[in-house]
Amino acid sequence: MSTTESPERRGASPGPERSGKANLVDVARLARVSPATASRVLAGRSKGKAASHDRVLAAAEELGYVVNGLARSMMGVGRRSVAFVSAVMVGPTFATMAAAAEQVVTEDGHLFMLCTTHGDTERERALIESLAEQRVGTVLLVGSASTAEQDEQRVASYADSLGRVGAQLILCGRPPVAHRPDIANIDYDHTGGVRSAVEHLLGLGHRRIAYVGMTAGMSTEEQRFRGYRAGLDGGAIEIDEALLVPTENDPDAAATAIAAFLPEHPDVTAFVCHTDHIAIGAGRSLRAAGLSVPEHVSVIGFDDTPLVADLTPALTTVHAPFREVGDLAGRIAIGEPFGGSVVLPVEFIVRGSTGPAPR
Amino acid sequence: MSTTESPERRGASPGPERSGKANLVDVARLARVSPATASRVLAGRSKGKAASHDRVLAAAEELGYVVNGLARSMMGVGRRSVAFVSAVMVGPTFATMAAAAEQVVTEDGHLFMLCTTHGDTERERALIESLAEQRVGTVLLVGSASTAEQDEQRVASYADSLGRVGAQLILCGRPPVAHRPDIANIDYDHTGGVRSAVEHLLGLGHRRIAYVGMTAGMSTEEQRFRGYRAGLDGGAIEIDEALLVPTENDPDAAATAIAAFLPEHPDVTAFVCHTDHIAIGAGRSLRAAGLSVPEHVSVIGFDDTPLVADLTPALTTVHAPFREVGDLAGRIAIGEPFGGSVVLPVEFIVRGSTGPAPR
DNA sequence: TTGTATGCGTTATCAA
DNA sequence: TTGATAACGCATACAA
Repeated sequence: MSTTESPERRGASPGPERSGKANLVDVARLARVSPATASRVLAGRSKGKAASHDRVLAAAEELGYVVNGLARSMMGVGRRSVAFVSAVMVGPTFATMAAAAEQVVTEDGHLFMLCTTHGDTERERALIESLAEQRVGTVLLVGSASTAEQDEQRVASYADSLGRVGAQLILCGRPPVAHRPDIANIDYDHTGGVRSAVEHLLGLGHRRIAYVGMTAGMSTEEQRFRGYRAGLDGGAIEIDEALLVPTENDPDAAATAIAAFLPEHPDVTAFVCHTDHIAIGAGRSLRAAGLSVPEHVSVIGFDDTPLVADLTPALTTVHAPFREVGDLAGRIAIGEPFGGSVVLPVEFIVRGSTGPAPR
Repeated sequence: MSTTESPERRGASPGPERSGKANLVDVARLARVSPATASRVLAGRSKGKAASHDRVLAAAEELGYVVNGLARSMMGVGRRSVAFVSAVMVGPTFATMAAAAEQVVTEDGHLFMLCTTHGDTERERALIESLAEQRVGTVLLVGSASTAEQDEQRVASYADSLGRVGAQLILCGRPPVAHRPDIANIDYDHTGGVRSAVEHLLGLGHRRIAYVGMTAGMSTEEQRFRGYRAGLDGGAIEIDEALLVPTENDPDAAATAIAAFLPEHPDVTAFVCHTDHIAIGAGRSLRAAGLSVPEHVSVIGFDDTPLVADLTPALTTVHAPFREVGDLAGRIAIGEPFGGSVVLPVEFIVRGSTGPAPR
């Protein structure tokens, strides 16, 4: 008898259940075979011919045996897991990306888990550490990144920690880490998207174009704002600092910011917004101020969030390839070879919230 | 020497990495202490006085040691995990619930994972099985459930499987399983919400009120449709089968269904929709048909999805307590005692899409 | 405080 | 095909 015979010894534990009611040895004993044989049968590594085969299956059924995946994993077999790590869970932007990645990953038989950091660096660090401890297969680190140098080093250290346990790190929707071409990276063209928006407005005769949203600190902010500058440059228009409306990425905050901005700048005819969320807040403020879109002012968002096509007027925006990013990330996670870094194109979508500049 | 000395033996594995580069024994050896001592120091179960303490820490640092959480879990210590299982990931309804649960669970030091079934029963079964194998602590099964009897038995079998590995099952946003009061259950008042909607319309003078969405097959559908019937009953209005507009829960499908329905029923003045998504599709169709909301027809949704307050007109809807459900589920998952079954109230929110019935 | 020995549940190896 | 035995990496009871 290789193990103790009293099941009562198993008490309540603080962590995961130490064991199920029945283990492999119990099953083997009931089936009058060795644990090795039971293992083979249960894992389908047996021809299924012998009578013992059926006895094992019956015993497992009778005992309600559930294989311990933790023990299996310790032997280096079993399913790998992929973790999707982002700042927030709510919101259709990341959800679309996560859904696409999940589709690919689970179809290949792996476990997909979604974790959030709430924008808290320490929480992010602790989470990655936990995932490494749990021997995660791949971590998808998603969304805007702080552009501070120490943050870049922190991400590099994630890659190292994960690498030590044989896991890979894939950066999604954020720029690559400098001097670390080994860290896989999938981003999309934030700058080009906003630049297209500005060019569209210039073509419609707009000259006083405001930018709504943060312009520095996070990678997404800086990349998109760069598109605004590039667009203006292309039109030979000098940037006017007074036309920058900083606001958090939230409709209410944006509405407040625009409401304060409007009285001072009656000559502005267009608002390029950092996100759809901000554009929605802007739209609210504009309407409240008696300005109609797009007759008096034009508004452009970014992301192409599902419902924005149903707003009145429908929002002109930049469609971000969330689905494509998630899909590609999922494929890399399950082993598809990948060059290291890629920037996916975005699509500028003209709807009803933009029109000719009023004279 | 208790373990083999050649690290090279560790090859590539199909499953999770069999081990990190360094294990506890390696650290202990470098620090010239026993594995037991190293374990104590690393787990913070040591006073931290002796010189060996520092040597262990230094050795762990030098080797890039990452504790194997799988092995820890096998000992019955370590963090528990909570899995949120729903049909879909995209969409702000479940995302809100998931975010609330995640908040509570991770704050208590546990791992939170989100998994989706894509509405596929077999996938759901396999997923729950996987989670049981991984010794998950709690499974939150979320969203509408098939009302077929075999499906109810299937859910009961989940509870049994999970129970065998010491995990608990919590049903969220779906009705309890008959004769299984041991399965925790958190639902909200679908029926009452729709009933309020109908009563509101009756009060505004509407008499020909259509119901848009499925009416049977899934629990949410049946519960909400029951509210429609109850509301009509209360107003002493007989139900007219011709006013039922079946459609999938999707704006495009709903728009198509309504477009086909309208010409035949010009006398209908109000549409009660199974979800906001459907209401949005209905709105599109109505507008396309030259009908204005709420002057000609009234529309009511269900869920109170974030953006619907920004539509024109803002959507009258039933606010579902997603946050509260998620929060409560999270608290139960981390050990808060719970009676077994609860139905949370909803809130009927009147906005711009409903008005007096035209004469 | 530290070390020794053992168990956790599984799979792999190798001999029968 | 089957079985005994040895890993896997960690924690802990017990002895020193």
